[in-house]
Amino acid sequence: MHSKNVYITTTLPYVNAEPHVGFALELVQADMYARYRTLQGDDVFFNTGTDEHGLKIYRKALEEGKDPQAYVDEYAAKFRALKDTLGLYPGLHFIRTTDPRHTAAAQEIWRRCRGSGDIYKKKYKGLYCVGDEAFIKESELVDGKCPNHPSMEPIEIEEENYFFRLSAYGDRVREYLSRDSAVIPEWRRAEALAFVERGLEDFSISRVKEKMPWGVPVPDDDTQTMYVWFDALTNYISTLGWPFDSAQGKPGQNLFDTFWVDGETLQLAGKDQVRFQSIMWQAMLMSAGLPTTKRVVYHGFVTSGGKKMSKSLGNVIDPLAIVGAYSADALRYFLARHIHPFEDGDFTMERFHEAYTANLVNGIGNLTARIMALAAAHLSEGVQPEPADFPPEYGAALDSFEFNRAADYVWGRVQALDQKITETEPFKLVKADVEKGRALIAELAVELYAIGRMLNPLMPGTSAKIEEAVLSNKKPETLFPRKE
RNA sequence: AGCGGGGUGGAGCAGUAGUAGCUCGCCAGGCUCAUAACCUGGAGGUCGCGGGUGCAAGUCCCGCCCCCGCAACCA
Repeated sequence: MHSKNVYITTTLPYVNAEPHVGFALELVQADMYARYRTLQGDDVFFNTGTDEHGLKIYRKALEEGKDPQAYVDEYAAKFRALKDTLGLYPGLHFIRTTDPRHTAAAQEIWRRCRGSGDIYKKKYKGLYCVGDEAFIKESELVDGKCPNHPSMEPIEIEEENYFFRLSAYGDRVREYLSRDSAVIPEWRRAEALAFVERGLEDFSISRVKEKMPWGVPVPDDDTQTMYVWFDALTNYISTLGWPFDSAQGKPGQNLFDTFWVDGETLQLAGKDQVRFQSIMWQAMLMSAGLPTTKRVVYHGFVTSGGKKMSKSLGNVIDPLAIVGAYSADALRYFLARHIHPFEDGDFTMERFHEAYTANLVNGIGNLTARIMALAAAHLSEGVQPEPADFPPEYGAALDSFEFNRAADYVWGRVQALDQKITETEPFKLVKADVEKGRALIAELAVELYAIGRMLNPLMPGTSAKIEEAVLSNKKPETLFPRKE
């Protein structure tokens, strides 16, 4: 097996709210895949970070009487903490859109798009709501007023902004979207193509600095700030040190060439991101003369009680609270197996608790305890399992991002092993015939080890505990304590 | 209106055309190594409704019914 370079990134969450379980899903999916590829011997660059510019953040910071930079620093720290909270890949890279190397990269991609003739200045006339300090579309009006500020009269305003010539990229984007695996799952490809067929319109990529100072300055025009989308999308390559030679890579290694140009590139995003990730960002890359993303995987949304989570409904699931009350691996398990990888999935505490008890406490937790109790009592030393490849069925599920199927496979093995213990009765055999009993128990330990290894991408903490228990021949602390 | 998703045993879900499966609950039995756990068997389904294509349809095609999301916080 020859190793490949694999680039994986999530989208960057906008830092105007606490970490959301939906983002936890995206991070965990990306992390499982990153760990899987690492185990396969591939070289993985795994990126996430925070999107920190824009009017919403600027206004919110001012409302709270904070300096915008201090405000985003606070949030960035919270999101960075997810690395430990969720048990993420140790080599995870974290980019902030306020990092100097990022803002420099955003300016450079701007220059390149401009060099290709795809950026131009245009007067934009529209209805503007002073309350929101934003343009509103005709279709958004309620009784001719802004839905957020019904007491204010929208005013017609003219503003000059820069635009990106997306309209010139229809054919090339269509060709891109037709490539194998450009959009995963397959059925979202049609959705992306439908956007293109409807006709791509140029989009505004800057704001007047006076009104929106919290952003990346537009090169060679100090009256304008980049619109947050244009800036944020660049993070996927600024994190690699583009366009500068990487200071963070191995000596002599250019991370951008290694992972973006020569690597397998993979982005994860929510289902509402198709236009941004598979169309706008790809067109920006084309304009800048850079390779497009090989695959973009879109997950569904996490609902709660069948409804979209909202503070007013009070059905918001806080990933930090779950991890605190249960564990990171318990959350990862639920997200992997009980939330569909591509479609909307429902997350309620009842479902979560049920799955925790049935499959973690009574399942893998109990299985580990029963085998390791036997092993510790009857074997003189830990077994040393031969390294083995993942079963094809398991690998195939992960290759296609079907984490639920991968987990189903592992739990099928858990059940089969419980069954085997009942049928072969090692606890009796070891009394009747010590040698045969020991051989059987060793066999069970080897199988437990194989399960532990398969859990590595999904539940790294649990995986390590099981492997350690088998190798050292010790019954571990209770893996999943019973709750309630 | 339009767009997207969904309707599978009591509940929640998976299902990539070829004997309808998983978790929970229920009933009966087994085991005692293990976290009052584990194993076996059983009851319980006209896979929303009606057509169509196929040797074969939960799965593909057409029509219809019902539910959810598409203002904001929010992925």
